[in-house]
Amino acid sequence: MNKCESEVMSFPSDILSQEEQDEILREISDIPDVNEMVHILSNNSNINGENDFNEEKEYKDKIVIVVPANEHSIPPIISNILSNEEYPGPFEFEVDICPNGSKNPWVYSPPLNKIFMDMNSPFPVDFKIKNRPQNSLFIRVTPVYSLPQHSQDFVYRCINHEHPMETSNRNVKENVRQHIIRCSNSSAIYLGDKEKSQRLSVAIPLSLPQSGTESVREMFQFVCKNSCPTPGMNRRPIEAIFTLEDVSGHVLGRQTLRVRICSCPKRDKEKEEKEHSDNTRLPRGKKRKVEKSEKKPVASSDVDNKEYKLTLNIVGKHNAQQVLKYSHDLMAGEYIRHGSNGGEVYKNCLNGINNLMIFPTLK
Amino acid sequence: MNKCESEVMSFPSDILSQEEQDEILREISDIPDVNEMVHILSNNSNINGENDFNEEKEYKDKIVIVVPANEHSIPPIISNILSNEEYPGPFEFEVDICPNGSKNPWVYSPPLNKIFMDMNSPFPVDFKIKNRPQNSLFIRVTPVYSLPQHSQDFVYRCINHEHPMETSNRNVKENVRQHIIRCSNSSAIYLGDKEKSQRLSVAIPLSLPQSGTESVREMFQFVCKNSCPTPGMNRRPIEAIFTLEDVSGHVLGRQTLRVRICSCPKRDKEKEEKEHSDNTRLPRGKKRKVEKSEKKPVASSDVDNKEYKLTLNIVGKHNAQQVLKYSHDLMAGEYIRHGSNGGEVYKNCLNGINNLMIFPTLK
DNA sequence: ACACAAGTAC
DNA sequence: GTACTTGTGT
Ligand SMILES: [Zn+2]
Ligand SMILES: [Zn+2]
Repeated sequence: MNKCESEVMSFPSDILSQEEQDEILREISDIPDVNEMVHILSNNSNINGENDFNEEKEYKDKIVIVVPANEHSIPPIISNILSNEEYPGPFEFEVDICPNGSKNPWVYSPPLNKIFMDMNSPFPVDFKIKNRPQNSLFIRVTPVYSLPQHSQDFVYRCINHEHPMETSNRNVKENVRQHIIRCSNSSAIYLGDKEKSQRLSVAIPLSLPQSGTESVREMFQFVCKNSCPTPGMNRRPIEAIFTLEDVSGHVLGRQTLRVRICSCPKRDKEKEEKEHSDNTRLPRGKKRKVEKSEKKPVASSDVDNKEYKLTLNIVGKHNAQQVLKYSHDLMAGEYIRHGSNGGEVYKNCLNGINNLMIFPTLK
Repeated sequence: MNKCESEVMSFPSDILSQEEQDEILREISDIPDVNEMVHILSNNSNINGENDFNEEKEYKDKIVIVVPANEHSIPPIISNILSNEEYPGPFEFEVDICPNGSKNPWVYSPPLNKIFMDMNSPFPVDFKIKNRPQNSLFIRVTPVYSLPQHSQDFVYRCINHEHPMETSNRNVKENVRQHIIRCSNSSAIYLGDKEKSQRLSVAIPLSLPQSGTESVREMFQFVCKNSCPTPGMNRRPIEAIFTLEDVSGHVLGRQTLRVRICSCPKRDKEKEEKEHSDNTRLPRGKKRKVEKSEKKPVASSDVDNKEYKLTLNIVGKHNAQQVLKYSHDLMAGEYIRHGSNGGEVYKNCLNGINNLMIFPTLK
C-alpha cells in the first residue's frame, strides 16, 4: 500500500474510550478469543483516554517501543480528528488489497491507494504482521472523512439505509445498523454509538494466518454510498483507517486505505486516476486496450431433445395466446416429423401446452 | 387547464371508505366548517364504498344528476386505479394555475398541463365552480402515478423525508408526515394511512370566494421530489387529481394536473416541452395547430396490455430458444408500435425475455 | 444559469 | 459500456 500523502494534522487519539471499554465488556464476554482483552480491560488503569507516550511494553520476547503516530503534538484534549498517518510499527503492520480480476465488484487503484466498490459488496483485505507476539492483537477499522474540513465529523449511515426495513439490515443487530463498515468475522465488535455522538468503528481479533501464509484475510463490506444524503456521507470522500491495537487500545500500527462506494466503481476509478495524473502532471503513455469481446462458445449437443421450462411474462392476453399457439405449432411440427421414433417426448409437451390453451389460466 | 383526452376506463372509486369516514369523524369534530359534513357522515347510509349510479340529488334549487366518470363499466370490486378523467360536472368545476412571473419558485406548462416546482415550495391553485349549492362541498387532492404500470401503486413519501427529524416535519402531526401533498388550509383533512396500505389524499372544505371573484385560492406544497428513492416516487411521474366532492364523497367534478417536483423546475420544464413538441411533430406530418393537449398514458382495462405469466415446458433447447425469440419478436413489435405512449410495459417485458435469452438458464 | 457529479436505464 | 437523468456547487 502506498504511503499516505495526506497533510492532515493527526493526533494520538486512538485509545479506547471508557464507553468503548464498557461496551466491549458487555459484548464480547462470550467470545473466547478476547477473554484476555476483557481481563486486561477490566483492570486497565489507562482509562483517561490519553496515550502513554514512548511507553515500554513487553510483547512476547521482544521489547518494543510503543510510539504514538505523531510526536510533534500533544493535544490537551482528545481530538476529534483521528490520525491517518501510515505507521507500520514494531510488527511491520501491512494492509493489502489483493489485485482482482475484472470479474469482482470492486477495483483497487494503486496510484490512488483507493478501493472503489458498490455498496453491499464484500471485499477482502489482507493483514500481515511480523514477529507476532503471544498477546492478543486486534484490528480496528474506522471510517473517516478524507477532507480536512470534514475530518472531525463522524461517519454515519444515511437515514434511508439505516432504516430497520432496509434489505441490508435483515437480521442485523440494532447497534450494528448504524455502522457503514461491516466485517464478516463473527467476532467483530461494533464500537461507538451515534446516539451518544461517538465515532464508530469495528474491531476484530487478529486471527492466526493459515499455515503456509503470513497474512490473514478478512471480508469487509460498506453499506452506504459516498453519495448517500446527510446525515450520510453526502458525497464527501472517506478513507478506512486500519489500526493494529493491543487489548488496551494502544496503537501498534496504522495503515490507511481510501475508499469510494459508488454505483460505477470502474468509471469513477478511471476518472479519478485521470484527474490524479493530470494534477501531478505525469503524463502516462499507458495505453489500455479494453478487450471486451466475450463470445460464449455455443456448444452443440448431439440430440436436442431435452425439456426446458420457460417462465416468461407476456403483456397482453392475445399475445400470450399467440406464444402458446406458436409453441404448440413448434412442438406439433417436431412430433409429426419424429413420429414414433422419438416423438413421444414432444407428445407429452403438446399435452402440457394444450392444457394451458384450453384452461383459462390467462385471467 | 386543458382538456384531458384520456381514453382510460375509470371506476367510481372516489367514494370515502368507511375508514376514511371514521377518520374524518375523529379528526374534524373541532372544525366548524365541516360540522355539517360530520353530521351527515355519521348518518350516511352509503358506506359500502360503491357509488349510486345516476342518483338524483338536490343541490340548492337545482336538480343535478350525479354521474360517475365513466358509465360504461361497473366493476365488481373497487379498483386500485383512480380515475383521472376530466369531468367538469354539474358545477363546471375548474382548477387553474395562475400564470406566474419568473420570480416564483414554480412554473406551469400549459401545453403539458404540468406544474414544475421544487420540494417544499408553496404554490397556489384556484378552484372555480358555478351555481354553488348550499351544501358543503369539498376538494380532495390525490397524488397518483401517471404511468399505467404504476398507477395502482399509492404515492408515499420516501423514508428520508418522512423522518420525524426532517426539517419539513417540524410541528407536523404524525399522520400528516406521510403525505407528499400538504395544504395550508387549516381545515385540511389528511386521509388514508400508509400503515394500512391505503391511498393518501388531502381534503379541504371549499371556501367561499372572496367578494368580487368567482374562484377560491388554496396553497399547496409537495414535500418529496419525484426523484426521492423507493418507497418514495423513485423518479416516476405523478399527477394530482382534484375532485370536487359532496359530504358523502360523491364526485361532482374532477380535474387533473401533472406535477414534477425537482431541483431545477425551469430546466426540466423546458426539456419536457422540447421532447413533447418533438414527439408531436414527427408522427403527424401535416397536423400542427389542432393538437394542443396531449394524450395521456393511462391504465386501461379495455386495452389488452396486462402481463401474463406463462410457464411452459418445451422439448429441445433450440425450440425453447425459438419460443423465446418469437416472444421477443411479438413484444418488440408491440413496443415499436406503441412507442413512448404505453410502450413501457412491453419494454419491461422485453427485458425479462432478454434475460432469459442471454443468460444460460437453458442448461 | 452553467457545468459537473453520480445514479440509473438501455 | 454508453447515454441520460437529475441533484449540487459555483
Ligand atoms: Zn446510505
Ligand atoms: Zn422524499
